[in-house]
Amino acid sequence: MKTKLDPSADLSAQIAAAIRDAIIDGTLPVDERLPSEIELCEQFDVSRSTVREALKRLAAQSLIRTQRGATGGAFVKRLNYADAYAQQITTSTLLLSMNEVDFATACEARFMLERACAPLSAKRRTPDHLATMRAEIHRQGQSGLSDEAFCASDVAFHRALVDAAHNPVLSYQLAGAVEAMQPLMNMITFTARDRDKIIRLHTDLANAIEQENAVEADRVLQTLASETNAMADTVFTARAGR
Amino acid sequence: MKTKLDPSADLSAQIAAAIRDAIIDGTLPVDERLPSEIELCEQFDVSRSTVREALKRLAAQSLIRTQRGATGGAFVKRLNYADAYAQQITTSTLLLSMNEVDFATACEARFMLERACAPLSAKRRTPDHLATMRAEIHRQGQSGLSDEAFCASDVAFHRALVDAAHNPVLSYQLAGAVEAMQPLMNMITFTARDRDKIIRLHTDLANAIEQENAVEADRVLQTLASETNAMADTVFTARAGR
DNA sequence: GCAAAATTAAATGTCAGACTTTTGAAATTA
DNA sequence: TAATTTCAAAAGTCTGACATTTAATTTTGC
Repeated sequence: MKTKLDPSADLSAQIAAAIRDAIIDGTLPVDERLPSEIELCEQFDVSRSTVREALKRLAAQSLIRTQRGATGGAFVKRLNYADAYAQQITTSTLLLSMNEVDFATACEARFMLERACAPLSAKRRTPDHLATMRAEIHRQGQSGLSDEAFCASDVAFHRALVDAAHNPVLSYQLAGAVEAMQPLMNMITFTARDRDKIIRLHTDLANAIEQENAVEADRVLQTLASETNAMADTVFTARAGR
Repeated sequence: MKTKLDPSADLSAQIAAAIRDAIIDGTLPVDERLPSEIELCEQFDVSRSTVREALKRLAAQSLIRTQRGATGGAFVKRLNYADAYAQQITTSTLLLSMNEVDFATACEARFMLERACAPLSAKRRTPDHLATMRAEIHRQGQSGLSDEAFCASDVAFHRALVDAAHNPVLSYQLAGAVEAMQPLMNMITFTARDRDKIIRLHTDLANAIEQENAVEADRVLQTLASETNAMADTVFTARAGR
């Protein structure tokens, strides 16, 4: 069965698109073996290089995995959360850094999403998630902590908050929003006073979650959002003034 | 400057990773031209096919674009929202369909995120977004509409709601959540009574947004969430019973 | 007959080289 | 000066070869 391609456009992209569509609509189920490279050459009437370029495109999107050897080939890959996270974070990070998304917009999106998560986290949090949150709060209070380390701990704290909702789809969606903010946050130098304020709010938040108090958690997150914006404002206007 | 690779692992993946890292950390800025394929061959000490496979991987992630001709080459691409949307939707769709995420989990994530958006939409909605929402509601009421078309209109309605928040980062994040639900929604056959109920709730929601009433919008979204779950439950238990 | 070892075959991974097409720039010409 | 032609650089494609990996098959040794 020969499949026709538009010879004037990128062949490997067309082949990749055809296979991708088949995967998305379920024609090619998980773990199904694709035809061998040689068979694909014949099916699309192109050379092996072109087929291979198409397969590499699919591999880059974690849609297939390949095995060498006698029974090897390209197989439809079950997309796992780890791969999906990684892709989301790359995309979100680049979207923010390349498009000059201003800090306020990114910050707003992030905290609105977290506020969506908080009621569920308050209801479903386990001792494990609370322990992680407390541990990160403790780390944030250590003296001599670099700004990068402080931001990284901040991300870990918020991820624990999100994961406490026990909804993997929510966790996946928010991973991008929270992690992608990190490079922007890293541009801020936090004063000791700023850190104290954040740590206090984190403590309030952890307490609210522990007490299953969704209303209080929402209030704290709102405060945290406006405080973060204020700190960023101070830093950025100071820099613009120089 | 020769860059060393691990010869035992996938060469094109390593080259792609090296270039991707340079793009993410800003070493290669937007619109910068990468070395030509031949130059990359020399830099990494591999053949042209291998370099090309690496470049196709990057192209699949919308990290580069290529131009033919005398002044052509591979250029770092500014990631735009459209490309980011498309990737997000593909990833989210596969994540849901391949991992047997149950309807309730996906539904919960989607409506929690929408509820996060609604207060902003109520505050910032323009006549344009309201018109789109009304138009989709009208379409949903037409007789003879297929289930697929009804679902597609549902997606369009909710996207208008999200876009009304005027936060492109939020829109991007939610595009995946809303669109990825569509295949799951398509598994449901809506009765005429179900459709009526949904249309009434959509109307309530549009009214609440028009009146800038965030509290009412949130109430309607909660109702819509539980109604959707109930409908899915009915359908799925009926099927399991057969 | 059975287990270990060698062989084979099928598949992906890599390389080298040729040719095609596109496209901007440079050289030429009217 | 403007239009045309030529040229060169770069990506796109094709062909054929060889390397490597891996599982199945066959052979060998006991």
